Amino acid sequence: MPNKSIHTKLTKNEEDYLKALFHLLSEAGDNKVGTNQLAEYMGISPASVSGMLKKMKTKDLVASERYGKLDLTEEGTAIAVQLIRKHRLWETFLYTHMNFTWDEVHEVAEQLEHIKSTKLIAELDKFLGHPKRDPHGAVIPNAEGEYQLLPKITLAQLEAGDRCRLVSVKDSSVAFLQYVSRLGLALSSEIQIREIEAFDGSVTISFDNKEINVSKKFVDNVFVEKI
Amino acid sequence: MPNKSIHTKLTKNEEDYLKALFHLLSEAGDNKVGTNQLAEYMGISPASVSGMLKKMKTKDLVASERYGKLDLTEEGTAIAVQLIRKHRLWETFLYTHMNFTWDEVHEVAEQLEHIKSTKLIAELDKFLGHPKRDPHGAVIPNAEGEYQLLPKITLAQLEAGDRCRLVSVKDSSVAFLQYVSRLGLALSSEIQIREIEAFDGSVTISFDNKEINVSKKFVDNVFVEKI
DNA sequence: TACATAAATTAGGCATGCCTAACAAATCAA
DNA sequence: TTGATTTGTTAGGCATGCCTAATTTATGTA
Repeated sequence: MPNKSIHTKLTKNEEDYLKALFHLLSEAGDNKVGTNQLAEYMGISPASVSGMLKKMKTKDLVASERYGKLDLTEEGTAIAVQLIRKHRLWETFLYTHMNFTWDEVHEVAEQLEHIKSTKLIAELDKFLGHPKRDPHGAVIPNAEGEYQLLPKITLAQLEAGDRCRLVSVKDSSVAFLQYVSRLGLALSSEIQIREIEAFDGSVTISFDNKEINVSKKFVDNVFVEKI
Repeated sequence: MPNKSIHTKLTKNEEDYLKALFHLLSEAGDNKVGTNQLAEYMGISPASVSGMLKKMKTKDLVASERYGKLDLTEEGTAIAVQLIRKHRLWETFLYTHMNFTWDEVHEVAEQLEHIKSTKLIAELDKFLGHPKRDPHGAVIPNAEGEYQLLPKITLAQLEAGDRCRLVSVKDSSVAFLQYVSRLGLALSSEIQIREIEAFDGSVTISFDNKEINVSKKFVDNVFVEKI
């Protein structure tokens, strides 16, 4: 008999570690993800991370050798993906049925994702019509943990004259999301690149008959698909 | 300026104490509610309760003198009522939109009630159409913490020949709720008292053209209104 | 190669909230 | 009124998960 899933036995904190580590690993590619990095991302001290990871290794959620690069086990990855599924389904619910705005959903979804009920998530998914994307455009993994990787093209990678559609954002901080909203941009917005400033990488874009200039940092954080 | 609400600063455990104490105080009337009783109800040791209550007294949530009867402060009561509101709104949501059954809602609502978001509760309430009763027939307090006390008449207080409607249940344990469902009873079921057995207090009731005999313990746990 | 720096771990503490065991206060009954 | 029983509190421990400080290992550079 295969291992009975231990999904329901994890603490909120253990779940947060899995999510954080999964996120860093996704972004890092083949680069090393280390204790300090994880600590910084979670806003806690490296020593705390060391201690917690030690415990999680004995639970077979995290894999790494002493002083080596961090990694998730298959089990750890699977749980992390389910947490992301839950998070994004809740975000969708808050956005589509609870009148939450783009930038409000994250904080509450962060709490809701820790609710333990397989049935609830299955029903929520059904209720929402099995959505494929959350309000930020991020792909929602299915119940089996399968999900499609987005081609990661940012606004920064386009050239003057290119046209594209906004599909998601890299940074989900409230400050960034509110800025995006204030500009008048939303998911599926059609954008055209007008001009790229060689000096500082800032870009002039146009959409909805407006034309504005945005920073290098901004265009690095917006994922698009060319049209 | 009145005290800024500390609702959002409480831990899950503190909230559970408030709920438990509120529940016992409601049932006790003027009788003393003590440490042992609270401990038993929460399934923990009296010593743990002593320790926790000590802390909660300093936070002005609980009032009582050393070795005296327990009570909630106004603040503590207000928070407890809001927790009950949240619990019952979530139960309603699970029942009406997530296909949960009568006996499944409690456990998950127990988790959901600890989610911190004033906006979410306001929106949920609106989404559900400002329901007055939860799936067990219990009254849902409004956002101001006001709620109507049910006249507490149980099946046991009726006499042979009386007719009534089921409005709620006292005990929300899964075992009891499943038993009620299995009998074919639900909220608003019309029941007539056929016969009361003097020997053991068991009662023969009829509803939906069925006639069954139920125990004293059963009729003590079912709230009804006469019709 | 050897030292300086950066990264990771261990050691020792603290807060929360649980436990058992020991003790103190209150209550009931003879 | 005093002794026995019940109820409540304190004392001392444990697990979780955080912290800072000290130490160990790894790495990069002269």
